[in-house]
Amino acid sequence: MTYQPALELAAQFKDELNPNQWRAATHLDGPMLVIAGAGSGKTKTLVYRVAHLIHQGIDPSSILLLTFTKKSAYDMMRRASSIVGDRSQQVAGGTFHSVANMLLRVFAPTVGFDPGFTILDRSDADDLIGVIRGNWLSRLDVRFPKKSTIGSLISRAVNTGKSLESVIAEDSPNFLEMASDIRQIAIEYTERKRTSQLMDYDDLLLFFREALENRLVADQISEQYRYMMIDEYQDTNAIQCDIIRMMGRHGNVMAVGDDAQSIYSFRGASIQHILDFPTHFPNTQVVTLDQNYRSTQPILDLTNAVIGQSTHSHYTKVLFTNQDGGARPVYIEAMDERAQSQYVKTQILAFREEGVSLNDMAVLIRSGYHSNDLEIELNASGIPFQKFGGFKFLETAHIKDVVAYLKVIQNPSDEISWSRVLGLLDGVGAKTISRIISNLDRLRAGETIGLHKKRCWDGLKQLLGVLENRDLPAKLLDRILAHYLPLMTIRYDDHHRRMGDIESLKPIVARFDSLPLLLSDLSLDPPELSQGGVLGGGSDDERLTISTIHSAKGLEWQVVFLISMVDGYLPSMQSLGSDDQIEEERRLLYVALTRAKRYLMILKPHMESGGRFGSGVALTEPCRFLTQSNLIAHYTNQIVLKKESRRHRQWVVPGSLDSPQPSRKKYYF
DNA sequence: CAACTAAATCTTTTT
DNA sequence: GATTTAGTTG
Repeated sequence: MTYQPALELAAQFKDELNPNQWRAATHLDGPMLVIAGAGSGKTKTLVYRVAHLIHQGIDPSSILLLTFTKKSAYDMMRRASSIVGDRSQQVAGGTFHSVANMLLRVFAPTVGFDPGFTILDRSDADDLIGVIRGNWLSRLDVRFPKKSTIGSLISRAVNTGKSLESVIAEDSPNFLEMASDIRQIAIEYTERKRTSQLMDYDDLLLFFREALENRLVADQISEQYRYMMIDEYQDTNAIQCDIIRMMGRHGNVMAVGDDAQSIYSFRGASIQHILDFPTHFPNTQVVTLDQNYRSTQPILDLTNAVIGQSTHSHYTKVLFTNQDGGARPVYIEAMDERAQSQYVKTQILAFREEGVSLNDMAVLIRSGYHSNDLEIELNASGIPFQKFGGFKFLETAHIKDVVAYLKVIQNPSDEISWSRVLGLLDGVGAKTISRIISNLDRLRAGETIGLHKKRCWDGLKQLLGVLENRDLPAKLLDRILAHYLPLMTIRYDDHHRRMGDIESLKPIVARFDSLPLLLSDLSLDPPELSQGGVLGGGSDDERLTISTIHSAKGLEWQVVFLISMVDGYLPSMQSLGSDDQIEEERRLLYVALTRAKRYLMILKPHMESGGRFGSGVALTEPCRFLTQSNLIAHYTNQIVLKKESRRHRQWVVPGSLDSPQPSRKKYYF
């Protein structure tokens, strides 16, 4: 990549950016807040700013880019390097968690941790809580919240800065009488993490903030990162906000966000932080980006109307576009989930025949399981898809098993991984596990601690041999698999399918030559589990995307299907408690709708009482944010699917595709 | 003490 | 449907 002369580059900037984008991209020193509506070229602006800073002679390694996902950090860096060359590779970037991790690997001793600490993902954390909870439960005979519930209560308390008691009161008042027991579990959880050198996701932020309270640490870090940019600022929580303020005392902080897209309050995020930014950083300049480059006007009309009804929007902006024409969004009522899936499948095939790649289509859902029915349908029709959100590759039992061996090698005091690994041996249960863990040193020294005549003895000796070694991750994995694969074959009936996952883990592990790096990368940026049938014949990399709305944030597709838009799914049942939560669900709908570039289809199935909800409540009403002020009638074309139309396969095709469709029998079986 | 079976309960979103 | 608890067997 060749560098362009400064003048030429500036001219190119001015050509490709609108005046407000230009103002933000060429901003140099001092705090700036960019309020960027959906699809307003926010990423492009950030990329150009990076390029501009580097061009002004700023050392790339003094630029820190905090983004919401690692993927978007890479994305921006890649785009910046096409403008300004390889120097942009030196820009530091990542999520709050990954940056905290990176710096804690250096500064952990400041907060009393070993730099080789292990990161607990959510289910590891729950396992640890489960152990502690088990100890408590024997002394209790009341119904007690399960480990994952306790885990989220603790996490919520940490992230919102509220007391555990008040979180319980808001979240699950039915457990209020057990509050002091839960508190005791939380305290023990914190202690156990420290003695075992474990940090959960929250700890990464918490201890990073604590480290920054040390003047010497803060000085070095803010001196290193002279220019900071934070994307998705509306989703920062109080801890992250503190971190920004401590790291950014030089004031060269640019925050980018959209209060209308704040959807992470369950993680302690509050739009108050973006509203307070000008207070935290005096003399902040505010720039608003409100020209939309993504969607057609009919789609924007609907999204503007949806967010316009929000009572909580502060930086009000009505998005507009210069693009003409476009199809209105389509609202489809289906008899049931089955009919919904059928319709989506048929439409996908129709679009594909029109030349739209599966890569340009997405199905968005509020919760992971909302696509269960559709996934079955897609599998049956051989339409390949990739699902984001829901459970992850790393969370499947067999992958967690393998990673646990690696974690034990990295951090021998990680008791959770020890118990996972030991529990895999035949004849080893809870009692034996705790006996082994408390006598590890003696065992390693060659003592038998009275276990030599148990049936697990041989396996245990073999295990210890495997874990002795320090080697390249790839070699370690080979050794581990030699020990683990026989155990896996016995344990899981479907070990053939699981074997495939193990195989796909190998190349990932081979990319790393350092075990600590491998492990923190796996926890902070877990590879997504892709699934779905393979389209017959020359299968390219073409895949439909199914994604939760949360995971779809920041992305866009030509065609978007928003399914299961019944009141109770969105807004979700659990959110109906408070006005604030309901407003967040409205913003969630807004985020979903603004992902669509050209075609937007909203589906509402009729959910009969046969649904998963125990009380037998039928969910029949459309999403309340769409019925309010009759938005459906005003901004969409409506289709009601009748049984007959399904039988005869006479589909009504929206937009430019409304010519009669030929039957597509070849795809049905 | 480990492993299995049966009944009971609650079901969002993510780093 | 998964997770959890109690009760049973080997």
